Amino acid sequence: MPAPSPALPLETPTMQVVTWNVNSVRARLQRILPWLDENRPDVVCLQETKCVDDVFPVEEFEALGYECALHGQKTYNGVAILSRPGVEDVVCGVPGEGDDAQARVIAGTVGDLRVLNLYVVNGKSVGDPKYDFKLEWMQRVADYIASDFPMDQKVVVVGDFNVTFDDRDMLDPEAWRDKILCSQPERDALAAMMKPGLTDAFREFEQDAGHFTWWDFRTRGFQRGDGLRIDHVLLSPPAMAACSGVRVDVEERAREKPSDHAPVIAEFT
DNA sequence: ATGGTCGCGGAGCGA
Repeated sequence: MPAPSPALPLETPTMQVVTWNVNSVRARLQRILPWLDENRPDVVCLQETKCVDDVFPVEEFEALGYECALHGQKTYNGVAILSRPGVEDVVCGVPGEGDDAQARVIAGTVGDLRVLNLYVVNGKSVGDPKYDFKLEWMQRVADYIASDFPMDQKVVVVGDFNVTFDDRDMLDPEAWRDKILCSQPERDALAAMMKPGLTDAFREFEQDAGHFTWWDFRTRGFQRGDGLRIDHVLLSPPAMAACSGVRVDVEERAREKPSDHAPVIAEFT
């Protein structure tokens, strides 16, 4: 009897979860579709889709095998979860908020992952009324996470948090000291969201400074290597245990007509 | 302290 051919290493089934602030899903469609075709992630959390659900390009994503859970809004905001094979138990917004609330939150279950996709308020500048709204908004989401996302399950909270963790998340810490996206109250609000037991997954794998997810168009930040790490993957203990890596696709940000944010990819075993 | 560039929508706002 011939020797059996050497066994190929068993492909460990993996699952990729992406968070990407696309800065208009319709303006970015010819960037997003090829990227999905190439990277084939299982779950894609989009922020700043900037359109109502009726005009979201659902057919284009379905053609790639994705099911779309949408929470859109005209002109500003808008979030979505694209998933293969599908997403269940979708919850739009923060339960209890008014119908006039900005569309910044959507949750859904894919496989054994409970996913919460956030587009956190920007806040404009420290002391601006929008800044106070940002801190209040983050506290409401912190309460939502504490009450509705059991940390003994695989909870994945992703999105554009519009908050850095520390000096490593920027090129020039002194330029950003106590500024918007970097102030201590914002970081305290981020910590409050994580308090039930979420971990900044990126930092479990990479401790060095200089890894960014957003670069300002206005100052041509990308060309100068000047960005911030404000898009995050926050994981409960069981999700963290299953996570094998987190990376930022900086190459996508370097292409033609990019979003100002790069996709962040988390891989799970 | 301000501006710079995008996207939306068709002027100025938000980021």
